[in-house]
Amino acid sequence: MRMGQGVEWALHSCVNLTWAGAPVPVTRLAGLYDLPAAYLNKQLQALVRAGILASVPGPKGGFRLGREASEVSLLDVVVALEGPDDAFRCTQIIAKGPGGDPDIDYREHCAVSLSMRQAELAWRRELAARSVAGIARDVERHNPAAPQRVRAALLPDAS
Amino acid sequence: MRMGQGVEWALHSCVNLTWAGAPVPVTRLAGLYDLPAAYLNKQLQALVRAGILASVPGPKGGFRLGREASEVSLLDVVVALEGPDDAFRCTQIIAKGPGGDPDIDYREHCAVSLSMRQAELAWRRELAARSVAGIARDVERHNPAAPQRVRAALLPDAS
DNA sequence: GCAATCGTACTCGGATAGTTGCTGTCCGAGTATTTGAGG
DNA sequence: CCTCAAATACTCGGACAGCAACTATCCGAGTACGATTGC
Repeated sequence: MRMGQGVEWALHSCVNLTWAGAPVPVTRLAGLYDLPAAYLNKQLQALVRAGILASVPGPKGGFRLGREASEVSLLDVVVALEGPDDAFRCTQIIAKGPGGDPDIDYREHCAVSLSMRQAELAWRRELAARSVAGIARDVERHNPAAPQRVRAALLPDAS
Repeated sequence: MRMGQGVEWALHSCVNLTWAGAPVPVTRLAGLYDLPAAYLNKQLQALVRAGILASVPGPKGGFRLGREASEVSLLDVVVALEGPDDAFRCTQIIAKGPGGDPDIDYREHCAVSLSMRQAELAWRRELAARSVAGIARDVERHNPAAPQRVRAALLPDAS
């Protein structure tokens, strides 16, 4: 059960975009960490479709946050990239077992499914409680120079 | 981010083995839900390696629980089949960014990694709190006839 | 000098190959049972 | 009738293909800027 690599890239990019405050081309974002630019672009496209980011075409264009960083939770990013489905997929196999009723929705009645769902719910609750703005604050607290350093790397031609 | 199908099969099989109380061949276990027997066998092998199940070769053989059902948590089963690694893999990309130090272990200092790890920890905590015996109890409470029905299907030649 | 227009360079966006891991299947090693012969 | 041994049938165990998803890459559509030309 592995999560896509793009989630890590997207989260760091969102934090960096929070500090940038202006559209940044994907080439610049990828250059920060030596990432494949085209593939990072693919991930950010999914975030645009989810409304987390907004894209600006043409020169001086790039990606910027689509809404306030405090309104973007980690869960939003994960769902945008990994999809809304739970990791545990209940295929309702007990419907074919002894005493199984094909008309019952076992995703809501099977004890195994309920327990797995409850665990994932706890996971989602933790992710929903943390926002990109909160992550940025934590980094600033431990490393106050980070925002300025990132801005200098993302916007080298800023007067 | 999908969890392997084998987890669902393994959990139901563990509950059924709790009720059986005797070694059951994988053919019988798979027949309950019309599952591919050879593939289910592959999953149960992993549970044997983890000590969750024990295998008995030869006629009258099969799989049985390796320890008390109350001592088998859902987390044990998931870890045995999906591996011990976290779903979110921190590749420490910020070590290559501005202000990054290659000598620092960012899995323990990066704010993104810490938040993701905390969420997974909540997930693991929920899974560790529920045992196979607890699942079996829940099913019995809602459907008291289930254990007898399963025993009849798994041990048809019991005198 | 000013304005309109054409060209250019830069951006995102989706369509296209390569690789890893999950899914499914098969045959071989090992053991308890059973069956037969011999004492 | 009892004992022993060999054959047998049934089990798990690991090794072998098929497929879907993640990873990585490329080229085309669209836009803003800037230079150029005409007024």
